[in-house]
Amino acid sequence: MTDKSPAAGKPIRTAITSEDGIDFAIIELFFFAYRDFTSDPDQILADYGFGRAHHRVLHFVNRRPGLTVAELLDVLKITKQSLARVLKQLIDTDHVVQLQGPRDRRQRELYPTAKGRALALALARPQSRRIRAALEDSGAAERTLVERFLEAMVNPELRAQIDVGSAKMSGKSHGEH
Amino acid sequence: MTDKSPAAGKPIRTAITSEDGIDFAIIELFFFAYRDFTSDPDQILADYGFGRAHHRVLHFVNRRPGLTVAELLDVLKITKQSLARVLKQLIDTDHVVQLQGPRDRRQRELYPTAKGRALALALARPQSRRIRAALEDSGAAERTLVERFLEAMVNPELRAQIDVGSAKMSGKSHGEH
DNA sequence: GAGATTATGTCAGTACTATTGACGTAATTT
DNA sequence: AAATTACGTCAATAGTACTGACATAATCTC
Repeated sequence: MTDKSPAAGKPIRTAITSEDGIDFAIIELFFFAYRDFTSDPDQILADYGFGRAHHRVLHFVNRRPGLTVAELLDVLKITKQSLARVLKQLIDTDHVVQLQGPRDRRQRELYPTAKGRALALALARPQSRRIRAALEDSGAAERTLVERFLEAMVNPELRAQIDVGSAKMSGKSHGEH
Repeated sequence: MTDKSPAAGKPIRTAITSEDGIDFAIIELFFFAYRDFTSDPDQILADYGFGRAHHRVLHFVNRRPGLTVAELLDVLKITKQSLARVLKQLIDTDHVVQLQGPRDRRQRELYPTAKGRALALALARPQSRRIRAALEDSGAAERTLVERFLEAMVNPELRAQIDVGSAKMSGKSHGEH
């Protein structure tokens, strides 16, 4: 078991380096940072029997109250079937409510309840604390730089989803009624 | 179905804001950035019938040739059982080989083969390209700042895992220490 | 050398998140 | 009337993860 199989390749004993122009340092840091970034809310979610999927839904329903199921699918980049169970659980536990769309009654607009808003905040709190701590070491200018870097990491054609920056989710309000 | 259940809470129609001191902007950017960051290699992995777990194993075996199974488990923060299938597949497909540990013959040192090295590079290439593009917009100083920010996002007690790699990595990035 | 510990491997069962495909219903559009 | 859209649901499957239990071989300890 330990030894190589008949036609196995020879072991390479030297570590991969940046020689090929690959930025392994940041690739790896990104992995570690995200791993720990998500571990905070994971702890809380476990108490509710929820997972990361619930968190994402809850987050966006709070960020964009009134978004439709289709819009949510588009933001999360998952399928309807994947969303179904998660959304149903959030509705059953009274974290999210559905309202019939005003102009198109086929649509279901999703809104957080007070309970859902509170949970979203509780989940975001440790993440925000971690971010603040990470930014604190450096100057205030870094905040803007980090924001810009992260935004530049997103596929250009998908940046529209991020109404970010102003923290005012104005772009999505369905005009006047 | 559309209407609220008997005792359902009222919908909150206002978007959650940073009023509570929560940094939703970066929280959300981090989610989007990581989603797209991992989507590049996912495409390639699909051709091999591999998933993200294979990528992570392959990455660290290439970064730290000769690490043991236990060390790998510690870095990935997963269980032995989760690693088993993934590692076996990588060995069966001749991307990774195991060698008996020289000082402790119970240990299995993991090394990439030429094939495994090539795949690791192929997977890292689009990610590195994305990072370079994201950094290019700004000054050269940003690279260090982004590195520092991401490192600060990692749990302090786990930062030792990173330094191993980045020490070998950077020709000049960690000037001050 | 006997016994405990360690490193690894494996089996069984389960959970969560995700997928594709198919079908149904109600509402809107053409 | 027919097609399309928005949503819901069912069935089947996959990938990744978990806990717990058990086996084996090697090393360490007494």
